[in-house]
Amino acid sequence: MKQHSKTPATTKGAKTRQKLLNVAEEVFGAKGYFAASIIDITQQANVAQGTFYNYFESKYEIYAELIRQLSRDFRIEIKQEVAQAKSQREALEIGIHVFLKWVKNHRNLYSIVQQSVLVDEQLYRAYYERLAQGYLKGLEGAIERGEFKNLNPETVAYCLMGVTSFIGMRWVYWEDKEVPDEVVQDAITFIFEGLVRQEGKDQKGE
Amino acid sequence: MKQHSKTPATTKGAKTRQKLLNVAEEVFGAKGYFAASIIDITQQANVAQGTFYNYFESKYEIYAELIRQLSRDFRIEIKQEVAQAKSQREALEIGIHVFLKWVKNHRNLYSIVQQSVLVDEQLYRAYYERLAQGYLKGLEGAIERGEFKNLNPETVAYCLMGVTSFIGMRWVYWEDKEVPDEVVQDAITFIFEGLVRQEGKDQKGE
Amino acid sequence: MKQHSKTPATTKGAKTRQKLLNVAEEVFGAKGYFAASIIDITQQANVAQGTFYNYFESKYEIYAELIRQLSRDFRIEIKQEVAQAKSQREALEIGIHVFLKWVKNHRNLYSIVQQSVLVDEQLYRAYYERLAQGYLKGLEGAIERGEFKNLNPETVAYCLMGVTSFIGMRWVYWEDKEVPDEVVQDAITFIFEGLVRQEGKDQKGE
Amino acid sequence: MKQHSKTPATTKGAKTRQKLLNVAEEVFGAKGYFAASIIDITQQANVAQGTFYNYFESKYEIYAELIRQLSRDFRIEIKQEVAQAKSQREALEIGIHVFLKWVKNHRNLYSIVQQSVLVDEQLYRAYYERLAQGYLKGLEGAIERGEFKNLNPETVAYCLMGVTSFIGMRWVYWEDKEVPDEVVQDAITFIFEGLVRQEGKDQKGE
DNA sequence: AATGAATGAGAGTTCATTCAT
DNA sequence: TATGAATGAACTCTCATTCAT
Repeated sequence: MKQHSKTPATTKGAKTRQKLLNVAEEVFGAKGYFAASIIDITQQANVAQGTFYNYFESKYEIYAELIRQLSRDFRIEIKQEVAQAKSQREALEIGIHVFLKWVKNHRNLYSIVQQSVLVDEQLYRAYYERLAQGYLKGLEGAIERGEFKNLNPETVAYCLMGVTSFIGMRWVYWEDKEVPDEVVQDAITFIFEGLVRQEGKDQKGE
Repeated sequence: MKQHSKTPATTKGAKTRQKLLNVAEEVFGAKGYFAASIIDITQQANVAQGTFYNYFESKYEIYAELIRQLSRDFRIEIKQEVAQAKSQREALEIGIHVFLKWVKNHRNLYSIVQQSVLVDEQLYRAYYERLAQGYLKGLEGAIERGEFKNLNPETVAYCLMGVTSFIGMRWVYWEDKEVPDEVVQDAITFIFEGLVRQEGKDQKGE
Repeated sequence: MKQHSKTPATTKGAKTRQKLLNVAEEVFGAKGYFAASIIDITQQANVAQGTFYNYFESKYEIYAELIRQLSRDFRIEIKQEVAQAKSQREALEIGIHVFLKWVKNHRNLYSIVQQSVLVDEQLYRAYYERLAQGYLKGLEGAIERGEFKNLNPETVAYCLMGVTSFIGMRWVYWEDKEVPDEVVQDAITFIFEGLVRQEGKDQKGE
Repeated sequence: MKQHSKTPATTKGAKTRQKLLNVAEEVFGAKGYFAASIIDITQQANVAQGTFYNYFESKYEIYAELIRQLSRDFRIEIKQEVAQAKSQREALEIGIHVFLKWVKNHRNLYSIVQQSVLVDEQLYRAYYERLAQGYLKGLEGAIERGEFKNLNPETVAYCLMGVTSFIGMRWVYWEDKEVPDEVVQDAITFIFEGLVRQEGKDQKGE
């Protein structure tokens, strides 16, 4: 894989590089990609401006690196947690919880991903396409098994991402809270059972 | 309401102002708020740079004005189309179709809304809160009537916006196509019936 | 012809642009292209840095413009002066005098041309090729008429440019004097009669 | 003579120093003094940036050292070759051939000398003054003997350097070829016999 | 002798905005 | 109303050089 940013040769260098990445996460999260300047980053990291360019080729590069890291870390975590699920439904439920918890703990990174729409559309698209990819296999299996309805898996994947994304935005990102349990519960019901009241089924709150 | 942009006194002035708005829609849509410059706008509108400031106080103001226009127009259109629906389910279905058609015809404006995350979070938030507001009444009614499940209406509103938003992004915005009929159908099924296969119900494709 | 630099729309603008060009001539002449900065130019011209970019796209552009002006002006002057010559020999002699006088009056521009070797080889080459071109016709005629020896005209053109260039460099550029009359005379003898003493001819100084 | 660059103490050091010089020759030749960076040199020489400053005090120093080497080597070679000449005319002819061959084999160094106009005028001037010096003695002798016309020797020296320099530039440097034999022949005729056709002499090509 | 991380001044350039006409 | 010249702060990025190891 092409190495996009310059690799440090010593541990001291690696430390500096990581410090820059950490600071960049904060700065991009707080100010946004365009309002954030290299000066913001280097000052907060207590290094000279030139030092930045020892480790990253440009403002864009450190940003892309951040997204790459984030995307990777998140997908690894999801995979681990979901592994133990007994049904696809359970898998998705776990996924939703992990996602919302993760957003809560990485507000900055979440915002950074959203920003990429403006920074580099490709980056943004790749992020979601990869995520969608992660859903497909499981969905197909569940459909074949008769666990889920026979809907186009890709459509479903985008529906799922849309729901979780907006819920996360509304409660975690805007309010900086955990998503209330009832909200999660209702979203899950929405996803699996749909909006319409079904005859002959006990309905919550009745 | 505070008047954010300067009102023209003559019809000639009004014309110039509108030309600037039209051009700005294109330019912001194509380049994004930050990459777009006032020069881009004035040049494409065939006016001098100074002229811009006769009608707008700043780059931000013309952008905000654009969003305001867009938000208003869209909500008016939705309201009209939805008025004739006989059930809440029908109302939502119509809403989805209108939204997707609308996105298709206003790619630039859709992109402009998305950009507001970075330009001014308040703008972005206000846009969706208002939209959510529009859903609440109808949802509450449908729940009371027993048409819909008893779920928190706000949660449902964000679920709905999430689904339509992501479907629109995936097919209209990324591919610049109309959303295929099957996709719309599956999304609608997802929304109303949920993912899980229900015993004793005929399933599509079986 | 492609317009390389932005043309001013008002006389005020034209004045500013010309002031920048004049200052640039001095600055490039004194410091050299690379050591000279846009700040040097704008400060000395008493305008803001941004103003520079209203009239020139880059440091390179103003430099190239300078060379273009110079090349054009010089060739026009030469042509006028040479027109009245009765023989090709006389034409060349006039050309030499005009060139040396011209260098004396435009030390900066002379230096600026020389610099182009490093700034942009093409510019440099084009300058001399054009100059050589100017010699060819006259030389060919003189050869046909039997006035000059039958030597390759292009070779002769480069010999002539070499001689005048180095004489100009040695006396005008390095010493900032006019070239002494004896030097010009000897150079002319060198060019037309050559170095070798010819039998049966009266030699100067004998 | 002041020692401008730091002398290595070990043979390993001497090797490193020479490697840097060799690389610098290439880099300065290819990119020019200003566009070339120390990083370019050290990277291509496979040493760390700091190593450079163990052997040279600055970018300027390595450049000056290069010119010194070049100037020395060239004058030595000329002297050797010219030694066997039987007349001053023959000496000059040999000199011309040696110069042109030398330029062909050291394109980079030739370019490096030319660059010095911008890097350090003194360096440039010294180079040509020294070269001129080398001509004077021989020219004076030939004039006294009556072999050459009684022209100011310094003027002649600059005429000769001008001719060879421009011929070298035109054919070797620009075209990267050897100078064609006819061109050399014509240049030699120009130098010794001059441009004007002489009565009672056989003319080439008639 | 060699490394490579760190520096920081300074470069060219952009652009939202102001203002005289 | 319209112009476009002028501004100057801010930005990203480069690079010769220093220095601790």
